[in-house]
Amino acid sequence: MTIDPNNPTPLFRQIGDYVRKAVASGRYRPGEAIPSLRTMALELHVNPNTVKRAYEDLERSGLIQGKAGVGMFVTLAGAREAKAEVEGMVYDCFMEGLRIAQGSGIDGGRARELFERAWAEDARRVG
Amino acid sequence: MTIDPNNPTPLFRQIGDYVRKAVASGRYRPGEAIPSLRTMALELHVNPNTVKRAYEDLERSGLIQGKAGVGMFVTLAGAREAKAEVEGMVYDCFMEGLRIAQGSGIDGGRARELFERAWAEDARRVG
Amino acid sequence: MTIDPNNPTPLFRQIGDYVRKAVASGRYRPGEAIPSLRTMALELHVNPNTVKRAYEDLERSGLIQGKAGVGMFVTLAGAREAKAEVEGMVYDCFMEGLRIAQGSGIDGGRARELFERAWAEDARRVG
Amino acid sequence: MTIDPNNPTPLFRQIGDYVRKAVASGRYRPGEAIPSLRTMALELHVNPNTVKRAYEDLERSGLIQGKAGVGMFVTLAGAREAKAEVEGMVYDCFMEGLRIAQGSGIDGGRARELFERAWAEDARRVG
DNA sequence: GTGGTCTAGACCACT
DNA sequence: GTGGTCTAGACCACT
Repeated sequence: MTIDPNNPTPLFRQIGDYVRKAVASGRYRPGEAIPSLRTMALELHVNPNTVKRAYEDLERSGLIQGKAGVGMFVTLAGAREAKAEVEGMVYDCFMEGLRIAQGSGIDGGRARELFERAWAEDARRVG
Repeated sequence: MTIDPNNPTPLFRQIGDYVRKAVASGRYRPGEAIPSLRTMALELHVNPNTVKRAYEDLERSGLIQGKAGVGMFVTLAGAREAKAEVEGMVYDCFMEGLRIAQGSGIDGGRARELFERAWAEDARRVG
Repeated sequence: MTIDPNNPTPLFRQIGDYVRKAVASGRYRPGEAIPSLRTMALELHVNPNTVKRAYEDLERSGLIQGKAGVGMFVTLAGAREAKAEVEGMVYDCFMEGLRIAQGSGIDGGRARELFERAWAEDARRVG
Repeated sequence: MTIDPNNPTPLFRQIGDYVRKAVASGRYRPGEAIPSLRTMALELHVNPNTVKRAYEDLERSGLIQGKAGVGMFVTLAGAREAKAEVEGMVYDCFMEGLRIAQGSGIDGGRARELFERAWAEDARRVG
């Protein structure tokens, strides 16, 4: 489950990022429809209005485009950008970690060690 | 500024982490008092009630201890733990980045590249 | 294209106005048949059911009259009224603009200027 | 009452335009707070969520800026733009009227007559 | 009290 | 069934 109601970042943003990642990874393809409001809401155990809000944001950002009575479709331009945006999310996480280390007197070598440990754990998790 | 009112994680938690990092980095030392509610509130442009809530949480977690009418003091045990907790925060950031990469079809080599780029930028930023 | 699916006024109403304007302009003449459901649907890139609903409204308002199995015909009385109705639409647009100006502290002279500018642009557009 | 639930343009957009006009006219001044979600909702006989949505749009467009727990404040840049935007709304109304006239075989002189009639009626209405 | 998020559920136009 | 709008009402963090 990628969506966590206890995470302080709002559900609608988590859902948005969830879709963005799915597009970046090629699971949702340009020209195709993503799951309907209601379907996605059921899938994620969330209220349709919350999904709606996420989809609105995605439409505003150009990733998808809605056709009333039909569905929400991944745009070509959006799909092209999605990969870069997700890489930005990854980069931002790393930067955030380094900034915290930096501001807490954790030296560079130690930060690198922590990255390698996370790397190993991630590899182990996936196999 | 480490405190951001637009950040979805509550201010009182941000303030807590802010103090934790300051302790981990040695800026606030065991046995010494941390800034008073009012001082901290002014420093962070925040309402004293919000700082109060943060300090209560920190006391509950054992990082600091209040002496009525005197101030809040960093405990020895708390200071020892702080470093580990902050390293956990750093580790979690890295892990989060790797997980996003993993779930979006960004391969390991590319993730490593992004880490190195963040590393370089961080070094540049500090000098 | 006079029909816009993103326009908040319902498609069936837009289609109704579209026909009304066509009658007012003499493109559809009294006694003659307007395009069939399917033809109109194809022309406007719209579902035939939506055109059906528009035609039903127009019939109720007396602009056209259906002959089962034959088609929808422009009535004489309807054609006479159409011109006045469309002039009402034009008048309402102007009134709406003046009301907005009025309520926003845009003085009359300035409103007139804006009208002249629109006039010039409209002339340029048509040639 | 500027807000009309029967108007096909969504309430939240009507509310947004309502605020925009109020800023353009100087009723809401830069640096000052506009009515709170709840106050505005009561004033307009509308659900607070609807006002919220309107305010979100206005914030996104830069006209106002929200401070959680405090209020929504008119920005300086937004106030400067507001006048131009409202003039755009007026211009668009006039243009729309001319376009309808144009497409319905109403000649220019007649359109001008309709404008003058609306002008007279508007003057009479205000006094 | 103020903004921010979320749920539950209704009704509409369109396919 | 699909998206789009709206109401009613709850809970949260912050002032």
